[in-house]
Amino acid sequence: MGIVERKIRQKEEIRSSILKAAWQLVIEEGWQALSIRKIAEAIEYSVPVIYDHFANKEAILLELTKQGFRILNDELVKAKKRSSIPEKQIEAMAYSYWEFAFENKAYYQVMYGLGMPSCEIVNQIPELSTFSALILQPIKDLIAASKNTAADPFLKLHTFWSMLHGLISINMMNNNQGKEELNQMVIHDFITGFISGIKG
Amino acid sequence: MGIVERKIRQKEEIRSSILKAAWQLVIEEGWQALSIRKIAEAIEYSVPVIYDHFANKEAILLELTKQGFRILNDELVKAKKRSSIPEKQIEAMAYSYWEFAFENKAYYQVMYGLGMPSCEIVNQIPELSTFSALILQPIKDLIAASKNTAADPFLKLHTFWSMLHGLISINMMNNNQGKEELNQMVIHDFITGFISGIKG
DNA sequence: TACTTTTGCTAACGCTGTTAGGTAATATAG
DNA sequence: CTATATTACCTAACAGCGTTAGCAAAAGTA
Repeated sequence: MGIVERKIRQKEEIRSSILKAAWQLVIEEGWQALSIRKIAEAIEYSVPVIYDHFANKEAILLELTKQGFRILNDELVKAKKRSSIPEKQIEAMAYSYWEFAFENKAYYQVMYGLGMPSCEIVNQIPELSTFSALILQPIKDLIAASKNTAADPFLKLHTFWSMLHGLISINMMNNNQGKEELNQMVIHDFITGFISGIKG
Repeated sequence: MGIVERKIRQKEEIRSSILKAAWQLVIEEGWQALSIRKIAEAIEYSVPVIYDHFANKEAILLELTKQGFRILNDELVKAKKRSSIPEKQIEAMAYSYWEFAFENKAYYQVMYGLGMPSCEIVNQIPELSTFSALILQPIKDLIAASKNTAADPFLKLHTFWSMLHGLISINMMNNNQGKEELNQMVIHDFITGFISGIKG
């Protein structure tokens, strides 16, 4: 009697249709706009059915996040295979990671919870340019005194700020508890690397 | 007749009390839990009053974001003043930025929209450790072949991932349009810096 | 055929951002 | 000092959200 098998199969089908619909909505309107009711309408079931398959909305997002990491992982594996030289592998994986992020923006944003109130909020903050200038000057000075005086200070500023932000946000995600000495090393590693990168 | 002045002053007072209450709530419960109704209750006014001072909820968050950047800016200015040597300035500002982020977590999270569904979501993703191992191996290889064989591969992995994430998220925030060549330079800059940082 | 389990629904609870419309207090003009 | 205009403020609602209780119908089992 394949009845239970069929039932399991049907349940599985609903589950995957929920994920599919959710993903469609995320792509179309961003994960901010994702709602249980919209998913229910898309799969042509009533709302409570969704709760037979997922504990809550977060569980759905979590599943999409996992999907994203699996895809990313596959990409990285592919990239790594292209060479057996460690530095080439690292390089290829970095590019691959980068490409994944921009070719699968929706995934990356779900994975890291990016894109809050509105991403363009940044452009409404004049204070931002103020402190850009603040960091820009010493970078220019450093470039002027370096071996490569043709280096682009704006690029360096952008890199500086971005990397620092990355270090902080990953640390905040992991809710770093009692890892003070690790943090000290991380940021020290970053600063010395950045400065020596300019000096050439 | 200082009547209009008094009225302006009173309006200003309500406005700042809104921001104050909002900030209090953000600190206590995180910006996810911030709601117009809670603010209204806190300032002991009805809900629509808030809309006399701010166009919408986002405008309130934006104001808090601006506050955050102003405070951060002041910190950076202070840090910069401690030296006149460019690299010392950059170093001091990096540390200052880092400290600001962790001493003012709430601000930093509002500023960059951090902390989505739940920050601990990351710990529920086994896929994460899979691809950690993926990147870890070539890093270990590279360290083994470098001048500093005592370097911590986990630290390097952490740094690698964090920086890359920072570059990507800042780029996504700025909604990078037609800046392909800039992106190419940014990531190239990062990779070469990272690898040469390990090689020593 | 009678009973049990599964399946799916309606309707509600308590939130959310936002706004329409009305009332009461205040300020201005005659 | 009264009448008018303005401002300040509130109640109540709309439309949406995540989540769940409780019930009806269908499907499977005996």
